[in-house]
Amino acid sequence: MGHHCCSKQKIKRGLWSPEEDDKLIKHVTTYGHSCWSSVPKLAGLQRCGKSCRLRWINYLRPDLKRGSFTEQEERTIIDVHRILGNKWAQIAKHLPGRTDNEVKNFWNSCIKKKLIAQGLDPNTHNLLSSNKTNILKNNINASNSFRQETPAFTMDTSSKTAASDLSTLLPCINTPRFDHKNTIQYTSCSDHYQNSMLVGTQQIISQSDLSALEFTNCSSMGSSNVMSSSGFGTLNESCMWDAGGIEFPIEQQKAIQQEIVMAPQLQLQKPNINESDHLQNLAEDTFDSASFDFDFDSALLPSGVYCNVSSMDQLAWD
DNA sequence: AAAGGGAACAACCGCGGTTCT
DNA sequence: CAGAACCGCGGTTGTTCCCTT
Repeated sequence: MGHHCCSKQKIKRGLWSPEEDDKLIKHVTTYGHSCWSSVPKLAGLQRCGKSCRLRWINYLRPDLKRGSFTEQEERTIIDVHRILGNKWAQIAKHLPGRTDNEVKNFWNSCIKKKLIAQGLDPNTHNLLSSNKTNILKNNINASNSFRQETPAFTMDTSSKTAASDLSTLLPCINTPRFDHKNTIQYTSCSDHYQNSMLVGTQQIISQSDLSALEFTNCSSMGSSNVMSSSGFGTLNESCMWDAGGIEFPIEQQKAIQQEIVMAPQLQLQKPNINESDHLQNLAEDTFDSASFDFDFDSALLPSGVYCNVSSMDQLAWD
């Protein structure tokens, strides 16, 4: 079955030959591709326009970076995926020279398995139940070489309800697990938290206490970092964007924050009327369009205080 | 050396959104 | 304004390569 756009034509399918590649390259570099549907005819190819477009975008474009993904690229994919989900084209925009198809294939063939091996749900980036993890691990024949899951965050609590809500207040850490002493353990979603031990300095007694949580980074890095409410990276003392030692360029930070605004999974319910002026304005500006402008300044303070809202009820996540 | 299986990668398919007529 | 054509995206399938037995 051919593409609907060119079902009348006799088209070739399957892998591209070097001769076909040459024809396409010559045509596109000479005449451009203002209309893909006319490219096959003009270039002398027995392919449909859609196939030509795909071949050019995913393989022949001169600005493509070939070769395996670097660790930094892998971390970027994981971090942006946690925020945006399977928006491969959006994710690929943060990786110069990489295509959405390439990112998608890399995710499905490599990263997904690594996350599962670490006990993380590749869709939600939350912890999998041990049962589900084993099922998934068995399914993919997880390699022993995958890194072991390392708890990145521990906290004592007497309130399981409040602690459960913590994972929604702080999307960057996963669904907590409880032991028999009511101690919860969080594991970070991303590799770059794996070596950090983050300890809550305040015992959670009720939901309202969550708002005043302070976190101290006790990692070997030595800096005092704050968990990012965006679920992406951390802020250091000078409020610089930090993703586990990788400083994202300012433009990239802005671009990602822009996407956070658009990310449907970060929609919020409208806060109460007595919120701070800033939050109130944000809500008024954004609630009608059902998306919340996630403002880092209002949620993260340089002093290390996580959030300035006074009640969980006022900050109900969707 | 050959067969089998898995991983990685390339390409296709269908759908939704946008633009054109 | 409606339908057709086109484009872009995400999911899925097919192909090739490489490692193990």
